[in-house]
Amino acid sequence: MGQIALDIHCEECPIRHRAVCAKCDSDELEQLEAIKYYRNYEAGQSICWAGDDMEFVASVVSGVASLTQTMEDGRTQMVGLLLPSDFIGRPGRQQSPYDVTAVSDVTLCCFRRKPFEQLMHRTPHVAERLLDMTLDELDAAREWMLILGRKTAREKIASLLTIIARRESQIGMLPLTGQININLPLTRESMADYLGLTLETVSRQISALKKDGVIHLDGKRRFRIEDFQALVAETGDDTDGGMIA
Amino acid sequence: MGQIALDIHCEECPIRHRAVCAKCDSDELEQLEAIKYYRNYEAGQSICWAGDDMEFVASVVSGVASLTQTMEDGRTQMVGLLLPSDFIGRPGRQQSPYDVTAVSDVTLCCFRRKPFEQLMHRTPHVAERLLDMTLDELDAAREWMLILGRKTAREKIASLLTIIARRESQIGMLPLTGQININLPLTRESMADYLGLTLETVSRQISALKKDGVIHLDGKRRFRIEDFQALVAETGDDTDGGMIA
DNA sequence: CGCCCGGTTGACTATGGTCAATACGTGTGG
DNA sequence: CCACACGTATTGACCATAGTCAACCGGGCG
Repeated sequence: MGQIALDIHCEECPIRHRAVCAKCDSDELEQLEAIKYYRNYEAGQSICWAGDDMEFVASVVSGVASLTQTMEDGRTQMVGLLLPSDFIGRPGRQQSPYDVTAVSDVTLCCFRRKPFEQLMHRTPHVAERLLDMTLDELDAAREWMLILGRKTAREKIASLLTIIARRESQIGMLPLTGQININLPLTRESMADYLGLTLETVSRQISALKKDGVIHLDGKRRFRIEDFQALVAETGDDTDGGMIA
Repeated sequence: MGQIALDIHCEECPIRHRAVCAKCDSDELEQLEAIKYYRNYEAGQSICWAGDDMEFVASVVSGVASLTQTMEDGRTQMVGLLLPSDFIGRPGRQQSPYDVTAVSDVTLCCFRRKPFEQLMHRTPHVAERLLDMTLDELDAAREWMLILGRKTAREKIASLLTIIARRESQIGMLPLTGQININLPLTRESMADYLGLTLETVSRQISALKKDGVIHLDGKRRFRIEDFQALVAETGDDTDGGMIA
């Protein structure tokens, strides 16, 4: 369950400027550096089960993880998709209310909970950044509520793809014009769990969008978008770029 | 749009121990007191439209407000139900991405945004409390994602009622046993907007729950629950009280 | 009195779910 | 090298849940 990796120096960390540590000065960074450690998970591995004690909080350094809730009878809903720089865990609470799973191979930058909480009290920059990130996540969750509550299956698929495309372009500093490639390391079933659909419906709607020329597939988990605006038009959202996330 | 009300002293404020100011000592409270002002809205009034500049952030003192998103074609999704002590607005952002509406008559305790943000930098207790509240809201939003994505219409109605019952019992320090009365100042349409249903389906499912003796109505907006566990059983959630919110 | 708003109920429909058969790709073992 | 199995994805036929459209109810207010 996650062996220790070679240490990366914070200064050259790929998520240095987007993660909880984004606002830290070099002094604060040193304090974080002192208590951090890396952990790796293989695709499919569980990082934490709902109800488990979590002895650490962490940032996703690379890979994709998911937060999911499961009902007694097995229905599951994904409630968060954690991409690099996203934060896992909640200061002040030892148990995770969600299953956290590595969707692809994942590297985490972990901090034991207690030292991290103490450090948060001392260094307002960490708390500030965490508040900002949490507010962003809240916005994302609310955008997702609209998708789950009011969008059609086709709109849901299109929305998922645009959201991932936007996040990938942000991280990689790429433009959202011309041909876009989206790497989506989710199975059809995971997409269904995220979108509140069945995997059959996901498959059908992807086929339909493909038939209509809105998207193209390179393999099963790689999407090619020739015309991003055409995809956005399928989401049901305002076309005029006035987006939240 | 909201006349000034008589001032309440923070010390005797009904939400003193649950709102953003909960962790403040008397010194910090004085600083807040200096920049606060009250504002009233009538049921149905808009507090703020999506995209508007918000010159203030605020705590709900009394009444119920809603956050909603609307799509171009008119489909709307409620993404938050703000009860007393809940916080409106986001420090560091001047525009609200959501419509904020007074569902019942509402009193807000407002702070102009700039002074509040400065105060947040000086008084970590406010920032800490806001982080806690935001994390709670994020949990609530994620619980709602499960409801929207995976629950049946009947389960959705039951879930809404249990959530409101839990919040009302928390605020009023009442037990969740014996006969419970729920005041839900929402129209059928607002419930539908919250639950991702149509108002007809809401009406039908409420009728069905009533016919089955799970709930009783005192008028249209007042529910009486004889057996809370029976209602919880209709939500599809774990029965064993291991709840998140 | 009559209108309007919110709510209920009914008949019909459509979207997406269920169940099942089939395809595809990759790794394993004969 | 091929055969097979397993996990993942696609597609089809049928069905159920919730949406649509419409009629009607009842209370409050001008």
